Amino acid sequence: MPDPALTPARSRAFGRSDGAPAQAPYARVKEFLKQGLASGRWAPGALMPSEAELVAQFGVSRMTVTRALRELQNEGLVTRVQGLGTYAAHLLKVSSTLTIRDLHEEITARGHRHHAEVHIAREETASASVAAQLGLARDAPVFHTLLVHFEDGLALQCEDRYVNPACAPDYLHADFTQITPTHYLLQVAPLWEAQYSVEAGSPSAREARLLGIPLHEPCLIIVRRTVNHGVPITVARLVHPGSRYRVEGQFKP
Amino acid sequence: MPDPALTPARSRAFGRSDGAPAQAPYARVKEFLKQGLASGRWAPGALMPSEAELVAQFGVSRMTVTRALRELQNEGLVTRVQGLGTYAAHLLKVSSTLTIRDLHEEITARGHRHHAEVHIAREETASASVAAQLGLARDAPVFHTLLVHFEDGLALQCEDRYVNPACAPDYLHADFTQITPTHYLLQVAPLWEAQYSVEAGSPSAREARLLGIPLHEPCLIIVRRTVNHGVPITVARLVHPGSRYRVEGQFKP
DNA sequence: GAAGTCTACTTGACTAGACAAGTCTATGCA
DNA sequence: TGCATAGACTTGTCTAGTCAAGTAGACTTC
Repeated sequence: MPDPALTPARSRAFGRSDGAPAQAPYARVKEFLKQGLASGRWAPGALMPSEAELVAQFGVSRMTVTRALRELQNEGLVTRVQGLGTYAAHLLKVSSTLTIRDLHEEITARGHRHHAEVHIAREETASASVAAQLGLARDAPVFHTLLVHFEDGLALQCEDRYVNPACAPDYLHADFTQITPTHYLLQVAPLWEAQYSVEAGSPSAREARLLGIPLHEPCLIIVRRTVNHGVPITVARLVHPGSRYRVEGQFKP
Repeated sequence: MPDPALTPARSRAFGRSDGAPAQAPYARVKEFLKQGLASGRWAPGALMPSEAELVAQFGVSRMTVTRALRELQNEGLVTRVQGLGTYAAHLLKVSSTLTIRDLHEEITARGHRHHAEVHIAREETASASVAAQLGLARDAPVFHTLLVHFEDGLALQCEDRYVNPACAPDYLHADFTQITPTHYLLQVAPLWEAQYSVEAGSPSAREARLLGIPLHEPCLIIVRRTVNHGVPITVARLVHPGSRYRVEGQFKP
C-alpha cells in the first residue's frame, strides 16, 4: 500500500462526494453476492466464486471477503464446505427471525392501553402432565396463575401458566396487574431456551367465558415451554381470540 | 509467541487428549460471555467487558474477541455502541429463526406421502383486492390456482394463490401434482422478501368442503405475500385444519 | 487394474498491528 | 461561570500474512 491517501478508509471517507452511501468493503462484497443470488446468476447448488477470486476481484484482503461470506452463511444464503468451496443455498427452507415480544410491550407500542385481570394465583400440586412438562414429581408443589390481558378494554389473551417454584420462589408475590409474568420471569431467570407450538383450536368453556367470546370462536393457541440450563422454568398456554389477534412477520434475507 | 508448540492451533490440536471438544478460541470467548449472561452476571443493560479486557483475559488477538462479540450482537444477546462499550441486551424481545419449508419437503421429511389435487388453474382478471396486493391494474390478467395438499391421504392445506404473470409467464403450464407452486416459483424467482400473517379463523364454505372438515372447525390461516426486487410475485392464502396442523419451533440463543 | 501418494485448491481460524470515529471526562482559557 | 479542546477509552473496519485441515484429481507404484 504505497500511497496512504488511497487506503480503503481514505477512499471511503472521501467517497461520499459522489452521493453513494460509502459502504464498507465487506458490505460491498456481500451486496455483490446477494445481487448475484437474487438475479439467479448462481442457481441453487451452484459453485460460487472462491475467496481468492473475490480477493482479486475487489482488491481487498481475505479477512474482508471471509466476513462477507460468513455473514451470508449465517443468513442461510450460501453453504460452505471446507476443501470444496462456497455454494448457493437451496432456498427451499427460508428462515426469518421471529421475535416474541412481551404482550405489555406490544400493546403499549401500538399506543394502546394494557391491563390484566388476575383470576388465579396460588400454589397447587402438579398434575401428571404438568409434572412431566416441568420435570417435577407428581403432586409436587407448583405455582399456577391464570390471567386475562386486555388491550383498550378488549380481552386479547388468556394466559394459563405453571411455574417451577425452584426457579422463581417469589413468583406469587409479584403484582401481575403491574408486571406481566413473562417480564417477571425474564428478570428472575433470563429466557434461555424455549419451545413453542402454534395451532388453531376452540377455547375451553372457562377460556371462552373469561375472554367474552362464543364457545365456537376459533382461537390462536400458543403453548410455550421455557428451559434454563436444562431446568424447566414454566409452561404457558396462551389463548387468543382469532378475530382480535394475529401474528405478523416478514422475511428479509 | 516464542514457542511454536504453544500457538493456539497447536494447543487446540493436542488439546483433544483431555476429552474436551477442543473449541476454537473465538468460541471459547463467546461461550464465556453467554454463560455470564445466562447466569445473570451481567444484568440486562449492564456494561460488559471491553474488547481490550477480553484480549488480556484470554490472551487472544482483538480480531478473535471481535468476532465473538459480533456474533453475540447478531444473535441479539448484546448491544454494542461505538465509543461506549458492549451492553447486555434487554431480552424483552427474544428472537428465533423461523423456517418456512415447502410443504412437500415437510411431509416427505416426516416419512409420509404427499399428493395434491388441482381444482383451479387458470387466468382470471384481477379483483380490486388482488390487483392492489400484486401492484397490478384492476381487471389485469392474473394466474389463479386452487390446490389441496394431502399427507397420507388426509387433507392438510388448501392453497389459494394468485400469481403476477409478469414474474412467471409459464406458471400455468407447470404440473402442480408433481411440483408445488412454492417450489416452482422459487425456481423462477428466488424468494427474496415476504410478509406473512398467521391467524385462527373459520374456513369458507368451499374450503371446508375441499378439506373435508365441518364448517365450524377452527383453522390456522396463513396469508403470505412475496416480493422480489420490489415487484410483487404472488399472494397466497393457506388454510390448515386446526386439528391436523400446527407450527412448531424453538428459541436457542 | 487397484492402491497409495502427491499436489493444488478450498475453507477455517488466528495474529499483530493500523486507522477511523464515537463518547465521555478533565483541563485550561476567556 | 461557561465554553472549547485535548486525551483516554471505546467499537468498527481493514491489511497482510500464517498454519491447519478437508477435497479432488493426477500420478506413481505394485
